[in-house]
Amino acid sequence: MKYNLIIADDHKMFIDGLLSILKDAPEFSVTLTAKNGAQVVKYLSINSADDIHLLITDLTMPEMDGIELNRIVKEKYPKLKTLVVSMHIDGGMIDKLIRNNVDGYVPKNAEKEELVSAIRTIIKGEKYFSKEIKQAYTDAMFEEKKNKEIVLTSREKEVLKLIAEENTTQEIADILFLSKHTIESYRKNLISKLQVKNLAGLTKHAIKMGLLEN
Amino acid sequence: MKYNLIIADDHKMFIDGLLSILKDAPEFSVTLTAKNGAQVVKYLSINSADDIHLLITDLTMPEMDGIELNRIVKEKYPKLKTLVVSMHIDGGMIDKLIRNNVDGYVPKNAEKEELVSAIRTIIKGEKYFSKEIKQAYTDAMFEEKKNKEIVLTSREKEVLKLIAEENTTQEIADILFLSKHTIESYRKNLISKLQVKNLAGLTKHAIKMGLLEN
DNA sequence: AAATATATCCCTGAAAATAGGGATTTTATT
DNA sequence: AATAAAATCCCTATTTTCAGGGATATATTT
Repeated sequence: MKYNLIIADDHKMFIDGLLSILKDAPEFSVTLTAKNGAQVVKYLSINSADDIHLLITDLTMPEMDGIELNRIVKEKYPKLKTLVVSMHIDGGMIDKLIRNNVDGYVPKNAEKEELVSAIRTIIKGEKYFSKEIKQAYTDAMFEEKKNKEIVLTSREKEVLKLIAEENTTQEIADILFLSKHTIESYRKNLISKLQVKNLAGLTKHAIKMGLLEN
Repeated sequence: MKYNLIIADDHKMFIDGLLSILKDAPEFSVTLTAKNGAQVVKYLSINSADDIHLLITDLTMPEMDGIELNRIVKEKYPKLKTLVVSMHIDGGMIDKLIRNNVDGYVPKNAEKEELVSAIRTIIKGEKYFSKEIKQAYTDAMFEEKKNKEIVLTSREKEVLKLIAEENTTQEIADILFLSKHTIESYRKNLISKLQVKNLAGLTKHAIKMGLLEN
């Protein structure tokens, strides 16, 4: 019995590496290598997804990243197993992946034996998460409880963005056609919600939340 | 004639990939694989560097990164060739590497043929830079001219860091045992040097310059 | 229907930041 | 020794931010 794999990673060299690692495990055959999620989705929409046993994907890719790819794949083809292999270990991302029913997650600095073992485990129908991943996940969950959950409304985010873009309260009021008192209130709320002391803290949060272009 | 290589990369899987790519090129033999620059430096200090023909290194590694590794290696063993293989293409980094006489730079998403060809070229004594790298480098040089060269003194950086850490002028004065007028002057100078409008702009620069922990 | 969240607006007073002028002393650099 | 750069300090006036109190209307959720 041969198992068919798809590999998605924008780093050719990594794919090459993976291919040669898999050469030593003859029960696996790589059906497709793709450099972003979109290519995989396209392939699966044309060909039969039932023939594929496992999708191995990176997280950071252009066009469509691993989070999105996993979400789409698991929605359209729930039986297809997915394994994330990434160098970025981020609790929040792990959480998103798990919510979307990912089957495994191995960091790129894992030994090749671990990778092959992860693939076998997942194809058997079990989940596989490296201990670094488990650690990062529980750490992140702890952090989250500690930081409660700071959720900003879309209006708040809009104002925060403009604040971080060096506009004064009056300027923001003019941009959004609101009273400057309103912006003052937002400012105040943001400072207390985000638990910062001043504009510098707000700016840092805006960056961390990816509100700014640059 | 066998050529001896050292590979430094903190991602095991990448090293594995590289090793299998190099299996097809029998004139190369990998003497050492290391997961950070410090291990390479240690090896070279104990063993004869003359036996090694090329060091292939990643840029982002714990303990000692590729920039620093290249600098040290080129200083101590000028004859030893160095090739950077990284997924981050950053004009500033390329500049630093070139200033320290790096012999080549190939992005991780290059084809394996290009990598092997780069290695051969460098061992012959020539330099090899991928076209993406050349592009990024010239782009960065253009940017630099456009952005003049904003150089901050160490004191300015120190103050900027404290500003971005949400301290008020008076608080910074107390921390550094300076008059608040002094800090006011620094603030003013920083705003004009960095061409920003307020604290938000200063904070963003502090982050971009890597002045903050977080 | 009631409770909660969101978005909007208002006021005061104090603290801090910004813009505009300066100046002096110490430390490199030529 | 002269010049330049860096680090320090001072002053005034204006603008902006921050902290502290509010209020009201409209959605949304329970």
